[in-house]
Amino acid sequence: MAADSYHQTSKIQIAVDCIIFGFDGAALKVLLIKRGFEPEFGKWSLMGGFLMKNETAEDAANRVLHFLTGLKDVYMEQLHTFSALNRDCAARVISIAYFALIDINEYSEQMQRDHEAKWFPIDDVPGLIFDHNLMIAKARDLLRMKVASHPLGFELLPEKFTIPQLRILYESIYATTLDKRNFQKKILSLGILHRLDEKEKESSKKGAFLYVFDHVKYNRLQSGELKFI
Amino acid sequence: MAADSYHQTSKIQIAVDCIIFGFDGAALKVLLIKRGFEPEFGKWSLMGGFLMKNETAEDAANRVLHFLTGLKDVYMEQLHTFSALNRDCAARVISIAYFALIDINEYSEQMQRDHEAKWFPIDDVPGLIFDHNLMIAKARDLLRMKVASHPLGFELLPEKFTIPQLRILYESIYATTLDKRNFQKKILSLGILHRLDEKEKESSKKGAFLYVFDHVKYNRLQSGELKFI
DNA sequence: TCAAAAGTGTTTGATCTACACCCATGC
DNA sequence: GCATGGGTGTAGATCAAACACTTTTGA
Repeated sequence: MAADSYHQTSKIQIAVDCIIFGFDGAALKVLLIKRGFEPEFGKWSLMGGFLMKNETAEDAANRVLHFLTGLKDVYMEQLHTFSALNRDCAARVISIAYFALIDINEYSEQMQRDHEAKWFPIDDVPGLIFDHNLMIAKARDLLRMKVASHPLGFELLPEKFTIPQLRILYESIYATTLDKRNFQKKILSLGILHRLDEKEKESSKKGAFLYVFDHVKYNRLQSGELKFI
Repeated sequence: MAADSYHQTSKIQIAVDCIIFGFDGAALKVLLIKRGFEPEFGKWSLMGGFLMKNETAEDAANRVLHFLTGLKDVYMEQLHTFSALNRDCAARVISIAYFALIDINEYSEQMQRDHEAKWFPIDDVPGLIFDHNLMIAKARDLLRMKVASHPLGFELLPEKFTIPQLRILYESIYATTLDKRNFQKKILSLGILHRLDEKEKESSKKGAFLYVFDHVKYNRLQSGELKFI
């Protein structure tokens, strides 16, 4: 840092934007809102907000996420900081983008109405304001990279889930199909799932066993890196 | 974003910091400077600077890097944005950190003296100002992740390099040892190196063949992801 | 002639892929 | 009793890991 610039005010504003992913059992989705103020009133947008003087960017992202979803303690990770000169047409604003993974079932209809929010399939996102489409593309890439080796997929599912649900989630994230025998074998061989004595019977007559992610076993591994796919 | 805050001035300053990696043939190193102004005068630090109104963060990072090293067109990538409330003891400053890979031979002695800069082995970095040690740790993790599947290692070597040099580089980055037969087999099987009819004879009597990275062949692969290690 | 680093192949075990049938149940 | 999705095993191919000797040449 050059000493002479230390006390200058940058006059550049700082925002955070949240890419919120959810999974409805069939497709990976992102939560978007219809923007309620100028500029770009009425257009679809990511949820965001300005960084306040007394909060970190993580705090701000959590504040925004909580405001939109009512949820706390959500899995969230910094994605990238976007600083193109004209990315926001109204002012010079840089945006620190975060991506979050939530269980779509915990996001209420009420919240959806309150904020004019809507879930869009990741492959069918409309044209968004500013560089928000770019943010989503980047978030999807990072999500793909992370779920291949970290236990994040579970964040998008209910606490109890079935192996077929998990497989369809991975298929949605990677836009591919996976062999169900090989998938089940590999996932179970990681030794981080615990099978319950309950079955989920919504999607089939036979019913599929429910599993929970076993944090204790996962932490014992301490390699941090696994191969989910 | 909340409409009412759109026109407020954040009064938070924005800086960039550069984690500059180099490789001297034996160890992975980072370039640090002795800070020439308050606060924290005389302490070791990463090179940084404030973001100017009319430049992107990438521009600023390149400006800082060019100022310190005289180099342009350097491999550089955004690492993370650090926004802890008291990370800079003098003011509220958030820092967008970048990591850069340079060929250590292109960094002149003269530049080193001009800026009171010094290369430190990655495992022997002194206590730095603010959160700069954290930045370096995070940069090393990202470097490890990236070089496993992307052709970045070459950025740290001269244009012409030998396979043993490349292997020692990977050994330094991962703090491990690699079997030279397996390494050579794997690297050459990627099909992205071109062997020259020259040998490098500094480090052995027999001499080792020089190779260059073949961008054309690499781009033809278009998978983007390889397995270097 | 010897010291120092370069170069090279094979065997073994592990992992990945492809693939098809029976099971349990609600209708 | 039949349609629907759940659950399971094996064989072949590919990939990763371990491992030791010969070559070159400057000193």
